[in-house]
Amino acid sequence: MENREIAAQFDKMADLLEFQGANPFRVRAYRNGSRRLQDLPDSIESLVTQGEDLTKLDGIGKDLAEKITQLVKTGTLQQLDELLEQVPESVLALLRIPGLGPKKAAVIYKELGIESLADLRTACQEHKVRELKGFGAKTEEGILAGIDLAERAGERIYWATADEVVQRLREYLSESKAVKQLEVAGSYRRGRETVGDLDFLVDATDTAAVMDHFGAFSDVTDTIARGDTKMSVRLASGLQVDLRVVPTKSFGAALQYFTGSKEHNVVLRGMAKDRGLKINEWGVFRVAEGEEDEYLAGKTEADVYKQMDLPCYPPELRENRGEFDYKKAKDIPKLIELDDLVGDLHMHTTASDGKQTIREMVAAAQERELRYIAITDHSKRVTMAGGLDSDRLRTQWDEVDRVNDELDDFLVLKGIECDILEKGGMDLPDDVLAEADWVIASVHYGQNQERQQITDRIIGALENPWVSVVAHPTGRLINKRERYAVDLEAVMQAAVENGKLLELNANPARLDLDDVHCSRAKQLGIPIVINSDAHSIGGLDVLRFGIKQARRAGLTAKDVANTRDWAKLKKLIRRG
DNA sequence: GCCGTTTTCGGCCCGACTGTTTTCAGTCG
Repeated sequence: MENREIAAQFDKMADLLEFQGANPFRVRAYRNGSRRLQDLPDSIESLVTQGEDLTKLDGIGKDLAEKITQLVKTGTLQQLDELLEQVPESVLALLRIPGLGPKKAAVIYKELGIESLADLRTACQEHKVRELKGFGAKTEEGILAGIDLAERAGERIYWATADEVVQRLREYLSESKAVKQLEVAGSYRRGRETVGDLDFLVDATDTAAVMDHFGAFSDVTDTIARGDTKMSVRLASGLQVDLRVVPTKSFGAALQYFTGSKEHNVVLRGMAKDRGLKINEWGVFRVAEGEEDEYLAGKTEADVYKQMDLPCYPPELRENRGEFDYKKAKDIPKLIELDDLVGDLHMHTTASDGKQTIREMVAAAQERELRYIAITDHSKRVTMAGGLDSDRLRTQWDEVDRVNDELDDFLVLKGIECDILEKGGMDLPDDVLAEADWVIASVHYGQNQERQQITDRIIGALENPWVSVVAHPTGRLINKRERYAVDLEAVMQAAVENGKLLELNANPARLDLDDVHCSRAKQLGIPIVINSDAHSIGGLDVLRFGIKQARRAGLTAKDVANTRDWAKLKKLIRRG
């Protein structure tokens, strides 16, 4: 059983317990446990099999350890089954309605016997909800409006999509003269692969002017809330955007606070408490009985952390995944930046399903100040994309030779994205692969195979003497397609044993490997290659999304292979 | 449910906003 499957069971436990009005800290313990498992690079199942003591994991105590073991061994969780007898799973859909939390949802379920969004809609239309204690006409209207949102699932959007909105809104807000400082906080700032909503933070004195301006943004369809310091709107796309207005002396504290993550902040504020301090969005304060809190810091984020004798962590690391072990600025790894990349080793041309020629891709890469690229069209198995057979591939490589002859200070590598066949083995013969500079092995077919079968296929590719790297090793498409059932730990071990690399595919829908697994690869010393997988000139611009993910994994330039010149990169790979 | 060189019990981050409340509970981030 995969870590994320066990995590999902814990999340469900948390939802159901919360619905029942259980101790909120007990609920949190399950959520923390879920998160711990999702962030864990090792397979929890193998830890159980090896008889490891799971309670050594932070946030996993005796009880959760037993539940994990039970899930691994039996595939089910007795306590969860019992809870589901008391509360039908379908009511959890009610919790997805904005403004409807566990308490109100429980009342609706108990008093009106409602178990689905459809039931709830009817009840609202019949004005039954407003009759309940603690409810009113406004609440009922809000719920009705929220049902549509809940049915649309409220899916998190790609970071890249959020970034487009951020750029436009940032520019728009900057037009207001009342705005002195402007930042975007939240999961966007931490560079998470998906973003649920946007948190804009403004330093201004004339709050009303900023809020009026914000509300007049052309994409705004609804104002959800507006108070003295906080305003929330919904855009036509359904995306919620929050705006906080704070004074200069609180800007850093608010930025720290709203950047999160929640888990990071819980730890930080716990530390403050131990010191008799309090951290909130207004600053760091000394708390004294019977006296007014004394403001200590808050102008910049660095000031806030300095009060705790901590360095100012890069936002990408603020997930409570070990960043607090870095006590000094010099302890923090120097995270990779876009400028560190000097090559891109995965892209397509008109020879298969790309939109541009080799020369056009070269020109575009040069504009982006890269020093080399690999042309890696599909192999013949990918018929729909016009994949190349041996003859066409060799013809393309002749073309690459001619292009290279025309170039100074730029190198085009002879590459191929060669399919790993369903039955195992590579789509092109070894003698052809041996002639390539760079061979990507990829799974495109048979993605639904059983764990053992697909794992064996990928390991087989890593054992091929001419393969350089495995691309998008899990095959997931964020919000669209689950990853293969592949045993990634086994794949990584095979990469180590065979001296191969793994890809971090920078396409915003892929970002594959993800941050947790990139971090694991780093632990194992497997160099990561950040590639665009571009199918057009514009496709080269996705590299920055890969960089975000790499930073979240704590990768430095050294951990990423294509920060090196080709001559040095080549030495990282065992071929032949 | 987790955690602990002050604790094995009693804590567990903190504040804004809304609606239905006459003083606060629920929700959200």
